[in-house]
Amino acid sequence: MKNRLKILRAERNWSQADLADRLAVSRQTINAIETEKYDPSLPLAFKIADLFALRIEDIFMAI
Amino acid sequence: MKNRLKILRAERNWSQADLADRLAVSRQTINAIETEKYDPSLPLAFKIADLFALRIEDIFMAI
DNA sequence: ACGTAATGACAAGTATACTTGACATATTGA
DNA sequence: TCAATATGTCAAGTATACTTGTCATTACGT
Repeated sequence: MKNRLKILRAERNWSQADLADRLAVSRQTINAIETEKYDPSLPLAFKIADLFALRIEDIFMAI
Repeated sequence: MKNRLKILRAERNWSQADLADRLAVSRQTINAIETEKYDPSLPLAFKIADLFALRIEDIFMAI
């Protein structure tokens, strides 16, 4: 599962820690998702989509 | 996290086992998601959305 | 009424998604 | 150049998402 987190973050000049704070998760969680160690849970994917005002499918893609 | 799985399944006259087969997960997993014991993983949510040709947000909703 | 299919649920095990804490390296800015 | 910030990663613990197996209850068809 690929994702555009790093790009979306860069567009806003947010650090991984900034994003983590806004999502109320740890910085390591953001790093792990960006570096594709694992996928977020569905609830976290919803929070991410909500924060960026995008659809889940516009941020995460199978493959 | 609520979901419309039961309705989508009923529209197609599929049993929980039918749906489980199509998604390659166990029947208990479908039952647990429908009865809100837990949410699917993001990859499984994508498979579900794909199977029903809907967006994740049209099947699962926060709250 | 009977047998079968469907659903709900529990237990115990494994895999994955998270946590905090720590540390090394890379990047940035004054 | 130096210090601060950002990123990547590891370890160990907890929570959640899955598995198989099993059983009780409900609904359905004849």
